[in-house]
Amino acid sequence: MDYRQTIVEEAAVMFRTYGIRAVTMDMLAGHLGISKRTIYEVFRDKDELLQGVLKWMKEKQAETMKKIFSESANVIEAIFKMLDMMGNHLQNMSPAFQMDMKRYHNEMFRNPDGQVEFPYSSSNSEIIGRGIKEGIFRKDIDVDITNKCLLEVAKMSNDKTVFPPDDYMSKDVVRTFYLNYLRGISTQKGLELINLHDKK
Amino acid sequence: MDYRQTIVEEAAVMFRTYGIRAVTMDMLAGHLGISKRTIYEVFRDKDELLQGVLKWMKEKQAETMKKIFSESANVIEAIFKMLDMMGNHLQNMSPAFQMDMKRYHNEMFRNPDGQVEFPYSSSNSEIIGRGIKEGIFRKDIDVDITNKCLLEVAKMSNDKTVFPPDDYMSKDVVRTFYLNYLRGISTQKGLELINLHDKK
DNA sequence: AATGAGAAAACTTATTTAGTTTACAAAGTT
DNA sequence: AACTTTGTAAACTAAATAAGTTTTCTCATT
Repeated sequence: MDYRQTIVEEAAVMFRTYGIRAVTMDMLAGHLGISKRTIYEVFRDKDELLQGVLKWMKEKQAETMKKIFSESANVIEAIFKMLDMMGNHLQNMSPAFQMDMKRYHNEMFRNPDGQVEFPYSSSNSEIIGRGIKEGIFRKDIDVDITNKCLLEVAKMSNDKTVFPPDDYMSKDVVRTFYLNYLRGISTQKGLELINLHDKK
Repeated sequence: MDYRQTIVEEAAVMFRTYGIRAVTMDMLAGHLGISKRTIYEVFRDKDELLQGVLKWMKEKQAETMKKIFSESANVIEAIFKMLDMMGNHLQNMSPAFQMDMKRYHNEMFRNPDGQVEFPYSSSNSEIIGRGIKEGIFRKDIDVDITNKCLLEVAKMSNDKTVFPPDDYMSKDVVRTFYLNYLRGISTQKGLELINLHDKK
């Protein structure tokens, strides 16, 4: 039987709720009702398990994003749904998880293999393209540069929220930051949509 | 200078956000900008610090309770405010904190000295008394027994939320449990008030 | 019967962290 | 100016904790 997926999913939940260091391999095994040995059969060590967990989280997020993106009437709606999701996500993520990521696993994110990526950082160019087509973003913006900028905003938000430097940046700050940047590249129609959604 | 209070308050915040074990004495000292030595000047060991923190939390809670109680138009309003407060409190409390409490400091709560008590468990009899006076709770209930029952409900809620046995009892469940018990001891007027507040 | 997959638990070893000790610096006091 | 106090900084020790390993046992499948 292939335990890999089961292990990853339970580990993901536990890491996110308790933090990484707080979850011992014995604990995880206990929760899964399997032996520790079996975990080590599938993952070389805890770091490899963590990588698996992060990769899976990223994939799941990407899926959700795609779903939101396809189910939304316009880009602005999609973005607000996205921000909501991110907010929930961050709220349910233990600060301990974030701290542990920062303390012990920063290297992973600087990893030259680039196996692990920042969540929420992909598919920005899609969003811009669609926004322009819908007449929500200005036609005269440089898609390439704007893409890079949005990536930076997202990355920075991640740095500050997933790895808070201790002066925690609340999700509201992130939200406002992101929204104001969006306003800057929007047409009149876009601005109206943003205002409409922002009220709720 | 007396650092005691400063230390307790910072420790309280850190314990609640990261969990107890995750917060090392070095970390705490670093956050406070003081030396670890100074902490040990005031507290014999980490356990004593934790006791100080819990005691302080309890006192702060008791104060807030008193304030809510005195500022409310009727008992039902007070209880709803109380439940709200408890909800927020639990939401901002790291599961790691709860886990650590359970794993390492259960003894404290069984402590014969009784220095540390369950939070939220006092002043129930006051509530009942006032409720009867206001015609919200039935006159025919046995104040003593009801008091014991409400204490049990509160204690159980604490057991399950502050020390979740892993099948986590959500604050909604606790809320519903508590409210339904209240309904059982309420007059018609009380029921109406409960329904009124519950809608929001 | 033989193989293999995993449980259970004891074990080793590395790391972490509580708690101590030392050396030192600034500030106030005599 | 010497002395005392109060605290910092950092190195240290010793205990505990948790990662990872090994062994033994069991049960299911071929």
